[in-house]
Amino acid sequence: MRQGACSFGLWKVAVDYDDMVVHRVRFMRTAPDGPVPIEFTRFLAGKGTGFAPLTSAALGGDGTYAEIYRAVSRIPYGETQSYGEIAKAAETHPRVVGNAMARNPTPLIVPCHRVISSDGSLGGFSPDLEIKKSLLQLEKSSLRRHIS
DNA sequence: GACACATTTTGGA
DNA sequence: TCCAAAATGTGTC
Repeated sequence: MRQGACSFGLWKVAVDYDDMVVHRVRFMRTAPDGPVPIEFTRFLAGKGTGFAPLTSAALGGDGTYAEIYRAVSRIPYGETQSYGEIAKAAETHPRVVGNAMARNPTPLIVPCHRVISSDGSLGGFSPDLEIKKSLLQLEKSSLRRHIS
């Protein structure tokens, strides 16, 4: 198991990973520097649209949470889906989706920032909604630049 | 074992 | 049209 951290705006992204499997991703104010997979630095720089071939430990296994995480990871880069949409895809209920996102062990890999409320508002995010806003903005501007 | 959650939907006033 | 309550699965205390 290797650990590393890189910067994203005012925040540090701490990554616990093992070869191609990411076990945990956390947002922290401060973190010891260390190597992270190139996919992370590329994505956070707006130069990558995904984390392949990296995978998340949360995507494996079975059970409702794994279903939800897989459904969320299917959301295309730069797009968003509501909690209700995810709930339908995972054959569960929106309340459970919210809980799964709150307990998400690997944000970014499982793009929980692309999950928003049904009325178009952002919903919530831990530890700071600002991160969610920044990520969506990053993807949107990066996507637009890619098209043009 | 009870309770807290990053929601959504429906029914009644 | 707006407000209140129910549905529901998992992790923590």
